[in-house]
Amino acid sequence: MTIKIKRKIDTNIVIHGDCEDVLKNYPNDCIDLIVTSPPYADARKNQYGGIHPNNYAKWFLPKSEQFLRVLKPTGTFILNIKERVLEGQRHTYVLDLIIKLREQGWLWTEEFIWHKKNCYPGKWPNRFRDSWERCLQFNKSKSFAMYQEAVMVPMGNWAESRLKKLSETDKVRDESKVGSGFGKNISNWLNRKMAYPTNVLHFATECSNKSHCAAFPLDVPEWFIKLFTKDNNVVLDPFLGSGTTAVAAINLNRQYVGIEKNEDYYLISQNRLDEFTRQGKLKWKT
Amino acid sequence: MTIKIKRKIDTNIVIHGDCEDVLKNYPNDCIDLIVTSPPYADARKNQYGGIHPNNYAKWFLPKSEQFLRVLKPTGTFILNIKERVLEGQRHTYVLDLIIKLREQGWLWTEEFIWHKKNCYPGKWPNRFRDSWERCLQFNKSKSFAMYQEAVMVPMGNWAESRLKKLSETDKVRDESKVGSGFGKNISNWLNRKMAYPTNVLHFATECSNKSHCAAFPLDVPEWFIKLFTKDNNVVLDPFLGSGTTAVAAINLNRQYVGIEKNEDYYLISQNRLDEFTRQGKLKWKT
DNA sequence: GTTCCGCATGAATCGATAG
DNA sequence: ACTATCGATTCATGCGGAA
Repeated sequence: MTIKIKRKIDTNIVIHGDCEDVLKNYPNDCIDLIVTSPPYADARKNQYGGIHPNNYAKWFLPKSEQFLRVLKPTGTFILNIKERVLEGQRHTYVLDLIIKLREQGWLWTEEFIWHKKNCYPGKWPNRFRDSWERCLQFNKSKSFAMYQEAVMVPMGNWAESRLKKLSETDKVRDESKVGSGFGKNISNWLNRKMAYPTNVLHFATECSNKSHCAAFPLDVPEWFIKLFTKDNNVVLDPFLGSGTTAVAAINLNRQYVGIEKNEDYYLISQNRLDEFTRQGKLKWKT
Repeated sequence: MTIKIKRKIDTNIVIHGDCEDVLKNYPNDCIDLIVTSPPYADARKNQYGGIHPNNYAKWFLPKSEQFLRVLKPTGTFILNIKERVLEGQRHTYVLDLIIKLREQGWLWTEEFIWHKKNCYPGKWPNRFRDSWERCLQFNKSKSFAMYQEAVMVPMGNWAESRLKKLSETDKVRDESKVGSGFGKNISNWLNRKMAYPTNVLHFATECSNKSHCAAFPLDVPEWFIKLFTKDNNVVLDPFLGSGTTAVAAINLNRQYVGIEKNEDYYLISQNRLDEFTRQGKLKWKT
């Protein structure tokens, strides 16, 4: 079967199929951002056939090859993943995957930490609760789009008092050029109430809705969509799951393309997005 | 030169030398915990000869082979490290090192995240500030010693003091987040007495003292020493630096062995520990 | 004794310029 | 082309002195 490659892709749709196959019919350089939380190794065994950790990179790489092709040169690929414990150890399949993705042509730009403020309870004799996940940032080129202002956070109010009176420190440091001099441009700080965030994200996991307890909460895709796209850009989630990325995209006035292989999840996300549309783009909580 | 291998090792000393050479004269299975923050690749070029990222594992593995030998079967090895940016990318030498340490015989039990609450400032067009480091846990066997109760946080006290000392930044940021904030969790804590921590550690870097500005603050080694050792156990830091691990060990009534190759750092830690002893084991800040 | 406020400084990174 | 140096950017924390 030969499917003609379209120049203009359809957006705001959920596609039922394997992302590798589906994306082969997509043109190059048509996606602004890929945000996804793929099935973790050995997890969701029923739905995805249970990829064994040892085979994870082998399973993933043909798909990421398509991601690399359909992503725009200025685009970004965010991979939310965390290795599990196998026989008392953290498995190295994620590390292996990072190394192989670089060999595939991706730039490994950054590793964000998603700190899960309310992680699952539990107790083990030789291990504490796991309250973080990796959000790996990959790019096609060094000059990718990034809109830092969109994710600024409220700043501590120390700046106000500092600005009341230009401190001697700033002047001295400026003059003496000790180390990495501070206080060069005090004027930049005037009227500033917001600060840039760091590469550690503090989001709580939300599980209020039973039917689709999200793999990641709305906050996570929203944060990355705000940071790496503008209005009307196209966001792809090749492992859509229950549709969280699509909801985040709609909330932020971006276009989405969702792909989901598993029929149950496909139907869930379909329903969720239908319901969402019926409600007229009301803000949706997870 | 042949040095006779002693059965009983000297403790509470700082040794000037390369840890690989020094440890070759140590017997097997004599150390309860190794906590260290080695020189990062390409950092401290003057002191350590500037290990290039590409050669990092090669440089490290002969040393870790000795660590593996001198560590007790129930012991733990904590490696604090973080890769830097090279040509716009995170380098993979740490990932490579983890994989190779496993091949060397170590079990990679856990990866703790040290969230640095006050990270270095700065602004770049394509990157946020780096506010976390890896604390990698390696073991010789699955049945290692772990004293979880030692790092439990009293719920009531913790909540109170946390609330009292809650920084303005935390308040402002948490208030701005509906549902995922601090207030939600407080109610849960009030009903409990003690809580186990997670694998995300929140410590600030302290550098108020100029003369011996520690690579990591006292909090980090203290936390791991409490978690993985008992009174009088032996803690080794093969890259002692300014001596922070030794100070932490003394504070907690553990024995220490510190090794430092660089003469300047060796002298600094010597002075620091001498001064500490003269003061009669008073609690020492950084 | 508290509380408040000013101050120093930190495992940084990027891009331009110079050798 | 490739490396080395330099300037610019910028936020949270704990300490110490002052109120």
